[in-house]
Amino acid sequence: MRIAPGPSGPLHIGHSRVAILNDEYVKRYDGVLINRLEDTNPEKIDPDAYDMIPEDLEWLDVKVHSTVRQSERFHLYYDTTRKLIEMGKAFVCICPGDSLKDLKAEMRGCPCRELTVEENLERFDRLLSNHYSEGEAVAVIKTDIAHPNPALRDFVALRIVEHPHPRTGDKFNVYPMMNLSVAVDDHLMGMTHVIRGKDHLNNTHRQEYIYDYMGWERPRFYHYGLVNIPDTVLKTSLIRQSIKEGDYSGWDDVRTGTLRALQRRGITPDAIRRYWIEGGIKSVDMQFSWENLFSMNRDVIDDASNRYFYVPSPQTLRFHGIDRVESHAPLHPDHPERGERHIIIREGDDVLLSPEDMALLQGSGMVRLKDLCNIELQDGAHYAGTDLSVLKKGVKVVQWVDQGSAPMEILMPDGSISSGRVERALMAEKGDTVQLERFGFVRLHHHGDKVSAVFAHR
RNA sequence: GCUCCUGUAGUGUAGUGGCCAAUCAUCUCGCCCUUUCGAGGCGACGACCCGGGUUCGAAUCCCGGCAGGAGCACCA
Repeated sequence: MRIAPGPSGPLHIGHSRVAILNDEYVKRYDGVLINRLEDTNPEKIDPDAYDMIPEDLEWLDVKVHSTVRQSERFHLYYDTTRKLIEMGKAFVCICPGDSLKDLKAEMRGCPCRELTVEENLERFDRLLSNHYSEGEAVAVIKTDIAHPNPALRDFVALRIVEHPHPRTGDKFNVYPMMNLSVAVDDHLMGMTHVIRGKDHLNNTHRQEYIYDYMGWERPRFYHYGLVNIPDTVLKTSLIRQSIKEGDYSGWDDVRTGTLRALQRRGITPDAIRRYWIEGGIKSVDMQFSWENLFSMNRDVIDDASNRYFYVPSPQTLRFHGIDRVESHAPLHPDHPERGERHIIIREGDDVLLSPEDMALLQGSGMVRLKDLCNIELQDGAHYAGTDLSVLKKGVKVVQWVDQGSAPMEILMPDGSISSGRVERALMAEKGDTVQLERFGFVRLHHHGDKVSAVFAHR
């Protein structure tokens, strides 16, 4: 099986579907997966993508057995085209511009279509020897010019592009169209099964003409339904533009749907895999749900994510009413063996609350500082015992930090920053993701002795 | 316009003629547990696009509507 990305940029969540589905079948049936970089349009190649795509696949835990670049296989596409011309199944068209298109709509072939094999072979040789320039000549595969489906009437196989290729420079100027190169490669690489999106349905039919002309055995084709991914910037060209303008920080900007962005946010490959496997390969169009993906991710990371308190936009209260009080909170409520966070608050220390929780305290007069004690609003925070039964009477539990807490900035999915303070203990956290209680799961990023975070989901 | 694909709860899925007054997950809402609005437990809400036909029996097969999507490129 294979995945066949065009190297125009890094992979995004949409690309991950075809990668995971193919990978999953290969793993289940002990097959072979080829990553075939379809770099046959020099105008749409980002040289960096040659490295980014394999990196993205590796992160996704997609096992690629070998990687090939179509730009190294042009001779194969030329050979097959020559054979098709010899069989009278292809021709070289030198009609101007749109006439081929117009004639197709009228179910009529262009004059070149009726040329003899010898004349076409002559033209083909001229095509390959720089006789024509861009737009002057194309090699066309004959199908049925009167096919009821206009999408299947004669299609272009080779065309001239005068644009340097990042890998082959100006060595070639005759480039294959995907239907030619895909059919040739899928056959030569021994594809038994092809899974791809429904948008390729007509391409499959076009490629089947080549299979049948050449007497090749067709692979089994499967076309999954299209997916609509809402509220997400996926288009590579738009992202590139925004990066260039300095609006996005890079390919991993959290406002985009690239795999790099999801990785940065702490969305796991496991969750992405589960999501696409649940969707399956049936050809019904689907609506992508971030909610469902986040739910799966929560399921994956919850157990490993230790708990900490985070207080956004902290407001200070002076604590008094008792000499000292200690808090003992587990790093993870389901895993007491991991240890606990331990803080001592003394008379005169500061405790910090979020504006919302401060309002709660002002409104009700009392809150529970989680894992510490109750406080009343009375010239600051006045110790009010440790009796938990007040919770039954409606006293709310809130997160808090002490004066020894560390400043923290959290990058939110909309690109904004939530700044506040976290427990000092988080600075020693070794895990990748943590749950800031009542705030959400975040991925930690360590730089030196500083820590920042990127919001994943609630 | 032409051609093709597809229609199960808000979302995603199971279901291939009787075990379906339809599965599971998510979302939303209750309750229990919990010093988190997390996790766990219990419960509620909520769907077979419509109309014909075949059949003793249809979500499942057939036909016709309707709806959504894709393609009709010298992009992939």
